[in-house]
Amino acid sequence: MEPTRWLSDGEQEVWQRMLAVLTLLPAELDGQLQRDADLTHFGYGVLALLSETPGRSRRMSELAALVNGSQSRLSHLVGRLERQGWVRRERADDDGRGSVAVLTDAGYAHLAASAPAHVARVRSLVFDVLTPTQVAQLGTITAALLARLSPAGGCPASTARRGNASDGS
Amino acid sequence: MEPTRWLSDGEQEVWQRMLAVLTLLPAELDGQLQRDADLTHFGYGVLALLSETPGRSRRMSELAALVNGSQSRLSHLVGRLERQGWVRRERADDDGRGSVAVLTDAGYAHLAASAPAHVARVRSLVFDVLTPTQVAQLGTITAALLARLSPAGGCPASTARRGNASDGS
DNA sequence: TTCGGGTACTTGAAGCGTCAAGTATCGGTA
DNA sequence: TACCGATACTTGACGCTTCAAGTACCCGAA
Repeated sequence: MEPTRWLSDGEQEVWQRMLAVLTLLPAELDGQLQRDADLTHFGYGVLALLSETPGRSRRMSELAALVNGSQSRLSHLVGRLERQGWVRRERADDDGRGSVAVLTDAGYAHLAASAPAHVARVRSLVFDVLTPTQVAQLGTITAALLARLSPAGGCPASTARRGNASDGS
Repeated sequence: MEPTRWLSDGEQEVWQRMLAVLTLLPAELDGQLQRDADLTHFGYGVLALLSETPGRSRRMSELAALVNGSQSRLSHLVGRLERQGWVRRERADDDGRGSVAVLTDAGYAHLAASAPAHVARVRSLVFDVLTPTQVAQLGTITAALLARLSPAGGCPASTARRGNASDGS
């Protein structure tokens, strides 16, 4: 057993702030979306991802991986989204076990209606308070963290991350 | 209504990675603590904070503010911690409405036993993958984000952030 | 002294996430 | 063809968080 390498005072300080951001930022995003769009941030992410995909549909397992959620979590969520009429489930034709989530027109409309306020919030909470240099640094830092967090490439969305309902496409 | 200022491609990319970190890092921390210490990361934070305080006790409302949680959340949590024998509640003597959470010896022992593995995890997930320069940049960036997120000073813990059970004191 | 509005905390119900099973299908093998 | 271990997803129970009330106490004013 190695002797524990505790955090230095400087590291402690940075870590405390990082923890606060990790707590407050998602809470803010969730709160805004909940109030304005009756949607979790996770739910928003799923709708957004579907909206970017040709056919506006995805296999459940792909979807789960792309938004970093468990299959179970996604299944429950899609169940709720389905009840709200924003998503519909279809059986995969190439694989009888699979399900495909399809974004309905109502779902697309709801997403389109919610996106501006959400993007405005993200801008005001994050990009407006950072200089372009800091944004670039944040990009490098998050890339390094992700490389450790999701060993599978560090870019879980490499398959399809281009444009999204939040970028006006 | 202003026309929506969508995110640029570069901002999108950084934001996607930031979201992934916001999802995966807390999940990792929670998972590790759950397995090794039967504790939420939030619960760990509360025990750690109590352990740093002279008297190992804090008013509920102070505690809630310091860990960025709601009073209700804290009340439920302390209830559970109490049932596990790690914390005890006392009535505040200066204010009949108030409660004070006190870390028990068992609670302190449990925290001390869990800290090394937790710190090791934080180190391996965060500080080991960043250069000292990046850590400094992260410090500046999180400070800027916090200034916007918690208007009340950006340093909610300014009252008492010195040393903690994770720094070996 | 006794209101009355605020503060500090607790409580119960409802929503979301995780975990552990369960069901259905696929694909390789005998 | 009939099996058998994987895979894809779903489901139910349980735990934690939030939200909305509820309780108890404080304090200033009438």
